[in-house]
Amino acid sequence: MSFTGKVGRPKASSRETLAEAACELFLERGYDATSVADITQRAGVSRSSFFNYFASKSDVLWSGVDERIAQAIRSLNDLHKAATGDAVREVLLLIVRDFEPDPLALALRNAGAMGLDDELVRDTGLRLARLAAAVSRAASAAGVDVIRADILGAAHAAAVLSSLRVWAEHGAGLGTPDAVLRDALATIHHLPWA
Amino acid sequence: MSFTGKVGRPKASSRETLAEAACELFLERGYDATSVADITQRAGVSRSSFFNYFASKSDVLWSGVDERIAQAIRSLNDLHKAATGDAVREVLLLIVRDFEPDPLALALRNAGAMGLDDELVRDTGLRLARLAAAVSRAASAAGVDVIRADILGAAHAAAVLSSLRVWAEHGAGLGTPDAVLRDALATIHHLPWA
DNA sequence: AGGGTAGTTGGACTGAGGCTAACAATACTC
DNA sequence: GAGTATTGTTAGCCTCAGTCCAACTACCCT
Repeated sequence: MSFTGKVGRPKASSRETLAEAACELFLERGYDATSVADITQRAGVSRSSFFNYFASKSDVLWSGVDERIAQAIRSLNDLHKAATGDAVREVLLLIVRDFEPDPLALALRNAGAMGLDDELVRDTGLRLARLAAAVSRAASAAGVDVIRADILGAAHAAAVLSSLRVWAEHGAGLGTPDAVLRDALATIHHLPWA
Repeated sequence: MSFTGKVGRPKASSRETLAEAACELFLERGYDATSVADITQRAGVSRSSFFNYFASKSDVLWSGVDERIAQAIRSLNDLHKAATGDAVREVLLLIVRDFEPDPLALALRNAGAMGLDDELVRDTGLRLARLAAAVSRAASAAGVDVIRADILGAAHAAAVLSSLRVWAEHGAGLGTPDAVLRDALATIHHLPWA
């Protein structure tokens, strides 16, 4: 029987080591000019190992946010019919709570230096679409017409992503990200939903 | 002096030939299982030629829509300050006018058979983000607060993309795409903008 | 006939990402 | 202490998208 709970070879290098190496290089040379091989070389691991930790190169920047979004989507799917707009908004607020030291924040702040502008539009779009689809499903389940549900979904998703971006760009001068988001959601509070 | 207006070697293969070959293969084997080499082989051209006609593999599906979106973004950027929501909505309506026989419509209708679901979320997200950014800029220029402008942008962009999707899925049973979009835009007509 | 122009092509190259079989480091069992 | 199960690491292979370029070819014009 096992008692320690730990079996097998221990990890030799952490996700964080790789993420740090990656962020350094992105800042030094830019995102495109940095290959996965470069990252693993600086981190002192083999290229193969990179994909044990991250699903893709861009995952270095987005994995934190993606986890939160995935959790939110699960919560949204579990929402019962007749879910209110408020219930949805509560779920969304959890995405940005305690966001602080995330690689994505760094990327959003230094998008120019990293040569990330195009990349960020692309990647933000993907998350926007995912989140929008989930909110839209919730709205549909609550009886909202399909297209209206899509619009509702996009508006809510945009509030989330936009809050993160604006907050990251302005440093902590705006307060916490969830305060920013709360403010943003107030704008669409009166949309036909509910 | 030239009189015919045509100089140099004439095109041997049309964009359409390639697009048709691509769509056939996407339907037969799925999008991922179809390589660019497969497409050019069926079309009877070299692989190099593909990239003379399309910027990327997914461009086969999206180039039509992308042109319309690019035009719309140009129009939005040219909008004077104090642009009204109505002016923006007029520009957006042009994106979907006379949409009819587009490879994207085929893709949206047969997303399942093409194994495109993930791909489409990703690609739709990109267009959503692009269009949203442009609308958001217009709103910002008109004095709307940044985050609200983002939400406004996303809502309008979602209306466009969603209309296309819903229209493509339902065949012509819904009328023209711009009728669908007009209806969708009515939902957000009263958003704070304007 | 010869030259300018534009379309076509093969081929070499990079970089992401997938896959796998060998190998290494630990904890557990006897 | 020797063996074993488990998990982490790695080299090495592959495919495919996308870029680049130098040769080549078909056409029009003078």
